[in-house]
Amino acid sequence: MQFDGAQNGALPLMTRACAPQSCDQCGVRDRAICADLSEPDRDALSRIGRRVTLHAGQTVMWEGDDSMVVANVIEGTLKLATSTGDGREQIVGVVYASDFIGRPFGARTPHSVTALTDARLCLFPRGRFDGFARDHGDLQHRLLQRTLDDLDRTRAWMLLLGRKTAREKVATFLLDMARRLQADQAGTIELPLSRQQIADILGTTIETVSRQMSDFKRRGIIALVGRRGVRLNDGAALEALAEGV
Amino acid sequence: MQFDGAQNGALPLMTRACAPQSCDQCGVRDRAICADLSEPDRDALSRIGRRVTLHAGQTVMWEGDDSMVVANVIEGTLKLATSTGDGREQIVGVVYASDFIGRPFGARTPHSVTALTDARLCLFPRGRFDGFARDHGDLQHRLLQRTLDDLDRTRAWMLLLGRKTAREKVATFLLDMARRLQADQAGTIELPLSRQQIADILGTTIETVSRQMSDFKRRGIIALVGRRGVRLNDGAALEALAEGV
DNA sequence: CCGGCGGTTTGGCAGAGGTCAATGCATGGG
DNA sequence: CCCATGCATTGACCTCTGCCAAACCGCCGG
Repeated sequence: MQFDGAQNGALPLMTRACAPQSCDQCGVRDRAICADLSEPDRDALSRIGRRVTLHAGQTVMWEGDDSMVVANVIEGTLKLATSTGDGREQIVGVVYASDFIGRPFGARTPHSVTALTDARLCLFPRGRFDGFARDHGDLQHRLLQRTLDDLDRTRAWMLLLGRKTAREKVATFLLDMARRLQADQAGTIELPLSRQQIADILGTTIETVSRQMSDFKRRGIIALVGRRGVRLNDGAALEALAEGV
Repeated sequence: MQFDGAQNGALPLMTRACAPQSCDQCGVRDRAICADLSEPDRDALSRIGRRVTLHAGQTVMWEGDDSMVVANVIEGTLKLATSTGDGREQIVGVVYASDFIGRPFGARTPHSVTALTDARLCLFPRGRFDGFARDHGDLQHRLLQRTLDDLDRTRAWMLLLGRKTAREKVATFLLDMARRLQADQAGTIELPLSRQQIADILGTTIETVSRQMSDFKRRGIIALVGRRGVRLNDGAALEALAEGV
């Protein structure tokens, strides 16, 4: 229901395929995997891909689908998720601007990819991207680096899912978001996730997330502003809670 | 305590550095990442590394250590694990013959690596391995493939950790092991893991694992033979339980 | 062959957290 | 500007599973 946009999710590929823009004014050109390609190589890669805009809630790829496309995230936040047969969902990753999404060199997309905010992608047909990557060792190296980092992060998250208490989970989550997101002048961060999605990341329920946050608020460790705003008043206390006091 | 061997674990590098053997009789030569190197390239890589034997319980790398070595697993089974500050452990991966371990292209080892059975490794100093990999696109490609597969598997496991019940976890685990391990003529598999380690994989406790297995046994779905043997009598029933009935 | 050790199983119990349900309250559309 | 919708919060309850403790029993060494 919060993913109504997914109804017509098959369409994002056509949503808005802009005329191939040059990479010159691309906001992630020096952080994405294409960052250290030579000028002509980057142009070549650019011609393979196209820019696409997504609205919050739209799904770009579904779990188990043939892997048809891969992409760089130019702007926005997206979630990677898998589900059990009976609909329980686990978010297995959250990606931000300059991250890479999709499954290169493989037949199947192992998880769905859904926009949490409006987003812009630089989308490549997988086959052509694979071919390009094979011919460009530096691109492949960059991709390897990124995949190794993802794997490290994912494994660290397994410790949270398997061994941490609800309190530790929520505290860890808040610290993680604070690290990634830029706080405004009042020190408030705007979570790109609903309570349900936070629960889906932490392997718990919406009520438990809410209760823990209310508890932190009661203790003065955080302040909740509006539905998605959070201000961390006492980072050290949160760190302590994240480690199990 | 089950990892007594880890006490002198700093030594495995010296444990038994055999004279550089040729790769000719290597049992994993056509499955490891070096599989599709040319003859001279493989020889060159071989000269960088050395064969090392490990005893069950010995730890090769510790979480947070400088990443000094990487290795191919020639024989045996090892676990990758992380822990919280207060000692709760989560196993984040189990590796088998032909798998690759260690953290190339990165300064820190993100998790410990410990032998579950006696094992043999083909060990490389990380710096020299990194250099070699950079110069050999096919090796790097193979490593990328493997890392992408690992990431897919790891993310699938997150669903288990975050969203599955104890029953589903144990059933899933047994099916997973049955898929990987070769059953003997009686249809029995020998788990390379203690109950504690199984619990550390599933994010639960030894008692819960034991109770679930006893329950499966009572229902005739599996048979327990000795301490680590399991025979799957009714795979379909297990599949059903793994999916939440 | 026997005894002891260490892993495993089983039991009892308590509590963290899931489930169901009702209320509260941002937020956006009219 | 105000109301309606849907997310978030809070409460009550109950169950799953963690924790503590005791009994059990493979397996190895003597």
